[in-house]
Amino acid sequence: MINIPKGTKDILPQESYKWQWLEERFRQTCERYGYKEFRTPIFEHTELFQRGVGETTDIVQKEMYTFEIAERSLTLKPEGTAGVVRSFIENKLYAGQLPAKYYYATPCYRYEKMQKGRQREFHQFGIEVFGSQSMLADAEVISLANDFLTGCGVEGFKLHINSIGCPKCRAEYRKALQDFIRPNLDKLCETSQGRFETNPMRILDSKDPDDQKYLVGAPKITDYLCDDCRTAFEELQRDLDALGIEYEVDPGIVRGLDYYTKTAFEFISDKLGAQSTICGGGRYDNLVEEIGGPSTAGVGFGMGIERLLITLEACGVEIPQPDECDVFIAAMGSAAQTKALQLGAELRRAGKKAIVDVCGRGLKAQLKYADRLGASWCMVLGDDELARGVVQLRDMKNSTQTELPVEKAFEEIN
RNA sequence: GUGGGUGUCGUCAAGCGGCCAAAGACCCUGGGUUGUGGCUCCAGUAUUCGAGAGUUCGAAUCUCUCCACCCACCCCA
Repeated sequence: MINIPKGTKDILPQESYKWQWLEERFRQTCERYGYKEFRTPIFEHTELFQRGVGETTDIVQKEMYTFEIAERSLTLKPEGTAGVVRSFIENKLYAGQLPAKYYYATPCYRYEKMQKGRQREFHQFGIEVFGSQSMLADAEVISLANDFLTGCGVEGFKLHINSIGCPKCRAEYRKALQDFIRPNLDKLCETSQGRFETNPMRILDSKDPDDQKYLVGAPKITDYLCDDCRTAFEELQRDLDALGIEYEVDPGIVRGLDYYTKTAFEFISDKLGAQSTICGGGRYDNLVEEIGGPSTAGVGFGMGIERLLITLEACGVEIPQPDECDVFIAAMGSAAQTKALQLGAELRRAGKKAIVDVCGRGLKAQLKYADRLGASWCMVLGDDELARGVVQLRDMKNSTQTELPVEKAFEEIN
């Protein structure tokens, strides 16, 4: 027996309707905001992620699905933004009308240890806005995520926002933070020590309780923002207030991806266990340039579809299951079976979901099957009906049955 | 990479050294008038208890090893 690879999940037919429902809602929400769908390959040159996501990140250092083929190193996308940015540059979309607004749904791959809400292959909805430096864009991106989550029926989620500054103020903050930590550096856990030089801000969200003791009173990024970044952050908060979106300023949000600047935000759900982030995003004003395009501002988010599904379930949201069958055609005898095939095709041409027995089972079994399918009507025909050009039309809800000529039966069903 | 938990039919689950060629429920399949569902009745469906080794007269039940899955750390969606 060959099993599914660890960290992946089949989306079975009995649950795929939930995915379709979410995808449809997400598409609708995005299109109402004027966003267009972007589709990029599932793999890219490894270098794109090294540059885009950042060499110091865990993702690049140990989680990528990288493979060599024809002497090129390729990597399955670990997140959605880099590919869109690459294509945006490659197709010179920056030369078109700005801001450019895109959305996507994509699988992502990260070699991680499995956990609730964490898989090696997972799926993200995401959006990106290119070409706006204004916080209005950030507010819109957050608002879109908020609308979508609320519209799906998600409850009890929280929005955390932070500003991690631009390279200018971040450098200053970084220095202040290192100065603060340095006296106790040897007391911190190994990973935190390792991050001291590469990414000291990540030390702040260390889960090690001992570490946290030494981090009390650590300088906050928000106190080190330059004028530009500070007013921007205030502006964002005003916009969110105006939109009636509740949020909490959380200086702890750092984001694991290197490319973020200024705004960083997370939508947190308390229903997910340890993996509480359902949606994470922010601004990345230097990413496009970093990857080789003209300096272009960007904001966006990524949202975990599996996590969203878990949350929805926990919120008791019932995703409507589409009807499987309008009419079931039960037939006995080979002549009637052939006729059933024809009737089925005709009904489908008229837009009905018509299902015909394809097992040649007994009548009882066919009706049982029809019942399970939730058919509202059942057409029964055997040699007798065939000879007379009629059909037994059974109303499955009321258990009533009448004999009608075929055309009359069709009218009745409509 | 590091902890903790679990592993009996398709699913949920009883059993915790002999009466277990493994209860029960659900699902599934077939049947109860040669042609009628949802209710009901009957029948069928694990030579086997994640795998292997050991202890024992005797193991699903005890021991060991391995494997798989889950949860948590880490990280993130």
